[in-house]
Amino acid sequence: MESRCENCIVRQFNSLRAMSKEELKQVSDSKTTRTIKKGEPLFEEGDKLNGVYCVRNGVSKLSKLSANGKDQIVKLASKGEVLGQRSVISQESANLSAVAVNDMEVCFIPKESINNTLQKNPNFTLEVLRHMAHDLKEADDVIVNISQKTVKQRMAEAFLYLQNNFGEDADGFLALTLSREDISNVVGTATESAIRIISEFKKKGLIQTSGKKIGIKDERRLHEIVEGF
Amino acid sequence: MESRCENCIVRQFNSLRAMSKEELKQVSDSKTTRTIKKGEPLFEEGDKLNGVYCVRNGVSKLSKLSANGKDQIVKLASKGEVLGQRSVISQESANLSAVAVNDMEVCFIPKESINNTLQKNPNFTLEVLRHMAHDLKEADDVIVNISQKTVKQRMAEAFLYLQNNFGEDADGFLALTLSREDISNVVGTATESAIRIISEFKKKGLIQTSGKKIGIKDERRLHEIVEGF
DNA sequence: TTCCAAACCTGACATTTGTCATAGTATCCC
DNA sequence: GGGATACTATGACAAATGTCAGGTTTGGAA
Repeated sequence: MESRCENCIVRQFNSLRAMSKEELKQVSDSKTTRTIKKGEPLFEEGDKLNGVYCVRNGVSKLSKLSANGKDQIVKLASKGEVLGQRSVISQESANLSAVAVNDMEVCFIPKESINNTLQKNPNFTLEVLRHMAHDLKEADDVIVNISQKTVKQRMAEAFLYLQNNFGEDADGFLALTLSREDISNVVGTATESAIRIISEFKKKGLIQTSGKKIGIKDERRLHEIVEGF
Repeated sequence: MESRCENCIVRQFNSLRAMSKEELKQVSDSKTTRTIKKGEPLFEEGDKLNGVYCVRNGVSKLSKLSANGKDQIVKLASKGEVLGQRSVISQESANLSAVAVNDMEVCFIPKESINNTLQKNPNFTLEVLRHMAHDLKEADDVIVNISQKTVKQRMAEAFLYLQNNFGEDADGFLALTLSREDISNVVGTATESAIRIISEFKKKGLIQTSGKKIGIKDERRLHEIVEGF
């Protein structure tokens, strides 16, 4: 696979596209590529990050451990997304853990390259700002959903979200397969509750399952459930 | 009150402090000052914003209406905070409504001044970025709290938050008085539940009330409740 | 002041959700 | 292939929370 940032298609999706040729060259020279196995962490809550991670392949869950020992997944990040930006910008230790949901390939970019460009290239900074503004909006939406919708509504929403953002495989199953526990951590509920609702949706013909895999059968009725019918 | 941004103390708290003298002069020349009465909106969800609002006095609640007709308050903004930034930056209509919790005095700054500076002054952009990174972290924390803590824990946390961020008056009551409904909308619960928990906390000697006003009597035990004891 | 609307409060009850216990099932490693 | 281990599933129950239905108090306008 191409290993120069200048030619990396992934870059099209993130703020790196606002970098100048020279800046990109510098990033490319200082970056390192890593593979992360399913279940392994990119970084953990509290870690000091010395750079950011640009996702080339695979999916990472960004989660935070709560006092009662349960993880809450705040975001699922895939190809093109840059992780750790927030911590590097505010010069704080990581607020979230990033764990690979499946095998990943990522590029590590040292923070110096980022900080340097942030101070010199307003277009880049603005681009990062736009991304962060988008993340913030999404986070606000999650807050409203999680506090105002029932678990059933949020489960339906989660399936539609996975369909929209990660697509389906040839057999009509969601391309991103999460464990029941991960699903419950996205939705913010007990694993047993998540499983029960999966069973219910299946019984009602809204979804199908095959092992861990889940397929959407009746998109319209799932939408109706989200809206509260 | 001083009406030139250059001399406005409020500016110390927000990203405007990274503006150059000339930029600040331009902002000051184009800004307008408005007073907003308690209960009136600064802007509403879906509005196109032609600029941002810099809070000089008073407090605004940023909230979003959910399908079931209840508001979720996502943030309380007071002196020095800039509202509407996110929408102006992403050039989208407002994602949240901003309503005055008490009488407010705000400065409206046209988006042209902001956008102009964003493109020319990397320090300013970086400063805005830092603020947004902070907001994003807070939002992530809210997500975790709201989904992993009980209503009782979140109520206790809300009181401590109000104490920390808005202080107390001479008689030891929280300086920011919210209606029971607003409290329930911050916490994300039914108004009746909020009221019930207020009664309970009062009975247990954790807080005191006088009309709408709430005073913290036993900070330590409130902290313990937040932690789950 | 007096009245009215809005805000506050409480009880009874239904519903939702979490917890615990237990059993079935897949998966991984040797 | 077999056993250990983790994941999935389901029932029974308890706890938390929301809803509805009424009261009481408060604050502001006439």
